[in-house]
Amino acid sequence: MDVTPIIDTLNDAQREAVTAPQEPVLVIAGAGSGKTRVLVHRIAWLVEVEGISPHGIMAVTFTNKASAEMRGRVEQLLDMPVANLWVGTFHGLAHRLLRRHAEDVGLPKTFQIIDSQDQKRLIRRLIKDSGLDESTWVAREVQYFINKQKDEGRRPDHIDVGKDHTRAMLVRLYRSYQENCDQNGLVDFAELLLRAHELWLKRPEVLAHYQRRFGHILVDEFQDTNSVQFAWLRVLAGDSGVLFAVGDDDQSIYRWRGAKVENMYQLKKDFPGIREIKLEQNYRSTSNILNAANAIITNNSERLGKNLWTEDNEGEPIKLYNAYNERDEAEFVIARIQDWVNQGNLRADAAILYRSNAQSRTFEEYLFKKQIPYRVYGGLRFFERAEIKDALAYLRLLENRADDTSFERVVNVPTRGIGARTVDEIRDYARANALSLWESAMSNAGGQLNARATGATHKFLALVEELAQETESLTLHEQVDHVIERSGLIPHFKKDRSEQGETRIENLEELVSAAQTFEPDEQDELPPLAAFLSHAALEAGEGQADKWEDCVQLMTLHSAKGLEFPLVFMAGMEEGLFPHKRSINDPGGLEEERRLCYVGATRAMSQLYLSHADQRRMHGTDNFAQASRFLAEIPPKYTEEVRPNIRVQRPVYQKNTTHSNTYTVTPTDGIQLGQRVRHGKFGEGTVLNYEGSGSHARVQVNFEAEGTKWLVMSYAKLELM
DNA sequence: TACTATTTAATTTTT
DNA sequence: TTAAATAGTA
Repeated sequence: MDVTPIIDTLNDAQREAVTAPQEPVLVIAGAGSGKTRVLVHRIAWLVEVEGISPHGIMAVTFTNKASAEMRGRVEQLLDMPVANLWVGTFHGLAHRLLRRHAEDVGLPKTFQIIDSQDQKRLIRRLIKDSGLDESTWVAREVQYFINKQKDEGRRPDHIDVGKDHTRAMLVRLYRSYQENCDQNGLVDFAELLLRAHELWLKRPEVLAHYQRRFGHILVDEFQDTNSVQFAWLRVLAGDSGVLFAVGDDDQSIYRWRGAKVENMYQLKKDFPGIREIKLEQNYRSTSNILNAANAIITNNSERLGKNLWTEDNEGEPIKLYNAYNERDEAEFVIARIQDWVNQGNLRADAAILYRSNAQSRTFEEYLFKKQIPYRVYGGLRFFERAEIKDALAYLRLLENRADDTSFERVVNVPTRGIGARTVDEIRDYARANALSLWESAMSNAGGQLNARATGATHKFLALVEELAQETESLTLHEQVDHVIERSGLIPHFKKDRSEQGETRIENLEELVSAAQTFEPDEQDELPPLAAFLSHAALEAGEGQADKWEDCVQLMTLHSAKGLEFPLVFMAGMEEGLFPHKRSINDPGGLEEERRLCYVGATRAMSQLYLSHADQRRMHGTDNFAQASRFLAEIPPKYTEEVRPNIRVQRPVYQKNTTHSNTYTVTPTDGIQLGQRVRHGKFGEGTVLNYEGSGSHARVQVNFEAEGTKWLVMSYAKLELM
């Protein structure tokens, strides 16, 4: 047998991991060290050399994209399709298990998945129904609480609230939320994992079956696993399963979503003999970039410890740009991209990364102005759009009349005279008699509805029943097509002649073609419509379709994880924004921000730009900020200040050693950007900018009464306030 | 009941 | 600035 293609292209550490004996392995894989490659080649090695059937291998990832890529690359390397290999996301695999064993964990066969939007709506409903004050009990926060409990594997009964009344109420809400979901046959994302774990605990024979089957379990991005995911893997692996975990503790950026880096340490405790392999050679970035990233991450205390190195040359220094405001920053970045493109490079090779989505707007504005095609990742995704969710809600009602969430969503969409009053009546009656909204509506809320409401409600009920009959023998895409037309959604949006209305129609039509091209996973063994609905919930799709065009890439630092670009801009490197103000006071949160910075920097292959603005417009008002502390953590030998419009000779970022937590950009005269000052003639104002130092320094001040003026320090006699 | 005006609050978001 | 949720009006 020729194993050359499997191991020939690997370095020593990679080869050690790929060819390791069939025992637990933990691969600590730095950024750009070829971790996906190792996973793919490991699978190929197991199949080709060790003679393991793909049937006995499970590979788990976090994103649909990652699992699609893994399957594709394995099949390419093995040069054959491997349909019986289980590759998927945690949620996808849990879903498959639950479909097969629904009754074992007390779920109806027809259970449906709700996304976090639906979850929030449901929780808001419950808060209202409990008569609680919605400003004290914020749906988003209650949702966060519930998911956190679920991520930790806790049911309401497991939570000890002691004398904490707030907590007791949260648990009560959790309980009623769960009862509601159970009654409606709804499963949220966290619930998928929790039930899959309970399946192992409740059904030893089922567990034994899968333990026998999966002798090898490979896990990608292990640092991002949460408690339930870890427990689920741990139980499945048991004593006989061989776990092959790949992760990087320095790239753990989802702690706030329940991810536990500690799982990497725990793994070493649970499998004392585990083989630990570090991949430390980076194949992506120049040494300047890599050294800078290493220097940043060294400031974190909680690390497994590794040091990435590269054979690549120094490359260009990292460019630092101190912008005046966010518009200046955008202008600068876009000018650099124009240079890049003029040099014959691809736009798609340039990425603008930022901490929060709101930052994309300014960049979009300038890109649009310069007619440069761009693509923003994130934001609303296809299956999350309102009109799509409306259509899906109708389809879900066809599957399950007891789906209250869907019922509420479309009962009056398009408007058909069923107002808030009527829905309230239906809901109250349903709650009092433990009925679904559908059943309650059937009985006219126990006869409490007036004639007009009864008529309107029955029209709706009849409509859904008719849709069910009419679509019974149709193919999936015909069903979808029929439902969006006959439900009144299409006519409803056709009335809206605006651009938005047109997009909505287009999206609904796109839904039909999505149904047409949808290929159900045979292993899921579901009827087409149910499979399509699950697919829609588990894989929300992309935000924008035009992938093929050569576009500048805009995305948050979080969504850049796992990607690489020759040219990278990290914008908004400012205290309060990055690190974000909500993380700054929590040491754990700050370290996570730093890891995020590390992730961002290591996306860059040949050129990295870091920019920050003195002044930034946020939520409609101007704010001043200092340069991010992360900039000061990069040794100056790797960086270079850029000033295309030479204004000032300004000091480079310095770490203030006397007060270890203070970082300054302005050493002169006690003048800080944003400083309030008083002038004899002009009155009070704020310092916007300055140049030079000492008595020659000039400052720009925005006076309340007189507007902005440039003043020479030694003449102006400014009084600090 | 349906539409419009006002108020409120705003990290990150693999599934 | 902006989106979304609520309050107010036809």
